[in-house]
Amino acid sequence: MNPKFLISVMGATATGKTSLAIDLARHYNTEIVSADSRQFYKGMNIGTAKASQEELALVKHHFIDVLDVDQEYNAGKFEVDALQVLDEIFQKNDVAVMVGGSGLYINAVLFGIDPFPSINTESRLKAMNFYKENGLQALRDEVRELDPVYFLEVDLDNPRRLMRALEVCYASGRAYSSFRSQAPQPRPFNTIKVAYNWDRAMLYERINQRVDQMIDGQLIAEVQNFLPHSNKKALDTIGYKEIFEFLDGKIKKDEAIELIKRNSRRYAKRQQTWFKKDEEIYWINPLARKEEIIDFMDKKMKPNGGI
RNA sequence: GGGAGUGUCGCAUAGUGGCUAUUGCAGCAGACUGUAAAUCUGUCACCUCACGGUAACGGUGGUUCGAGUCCAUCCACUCCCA
Repeated sequence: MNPKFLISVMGATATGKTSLAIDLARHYNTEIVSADSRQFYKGMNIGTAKASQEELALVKHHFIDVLDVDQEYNAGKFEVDALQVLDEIFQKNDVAVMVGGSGLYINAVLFGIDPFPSINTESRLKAMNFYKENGLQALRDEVRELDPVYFLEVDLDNPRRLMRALEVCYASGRAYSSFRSQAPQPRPFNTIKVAYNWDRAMLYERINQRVDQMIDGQLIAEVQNFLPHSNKKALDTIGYKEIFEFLDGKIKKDEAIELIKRNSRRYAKRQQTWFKKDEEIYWINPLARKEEIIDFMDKKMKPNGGI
């Protein structure tokens, strides 16, 4: 049996991932696994810069439009689901393409994420209410009490992390840290990671332009459809939350647009921080031709791995 | 020509004469194993890896033990009256 390769197209928002992934998938006559935590959702199209209907028709995409906005999902489920899909793709093809900018979700597929117990609503609410009623310091104390090990590692300023630990403790009756091994899981495929290395200023310019295009492309109408769901987690998303504010009359349209640009830039910055750490990523020139990139891939997939 | 006002780190802003000059934005750097487009942190005059040091509130003088803050004057800009 031939070795299997997963080409993972990563990088910040607006770097051109979608188009590159499609070209690669077409060339290898394979399918795409999307690792984008917002493109899972039906109807979130313009604001997430989802591939167009025409593009989606060119290549089979997985994990696009698979959830309604009131459905919850997480990186752990994604690991399981994505591995299964990859397994199916590798039954008929030696190459698969994954594309996305959600670092945690990508890592879940590539390295695995430790199995945690599922959290019942009660435990989640208990953790949330504990923070709401007692404040940050008490939240820290509670974590120190229930999981002294994690207390030493966790970001004590980040209520989200603290609440997460607590809900696991509450739901399982065990320390959150006892579930963490952080050991990379073996995968039945090789991974080639690539990302475009845009100059920061140029990337920001692309982001600004793309936001303007989204507005022209009826983003506001799209967001309007979700008004009844504005409190859902899926809609706590750049491009949506700002438009909700505008539709609520809290800010002007121009302000909303500027905020979307600003928040997208910040988001891109965070993504870059995340991906910068990954020393296995091949950073490719944004001006490189697709044929050159495919050449590069072919070499990497040869038995000697491009040596 | 007369009168009024403003001038604080890229932009915007705070600053009863008293010690380390606010805060926001932009920028930069970072954390992050189930909300991740989320959440959180640092930095942001100059020198230094750091401890720390040196400056600085348009310019210059002055009052004062002490001035971003008071006074004088000059410069720049804004507004009003001519």
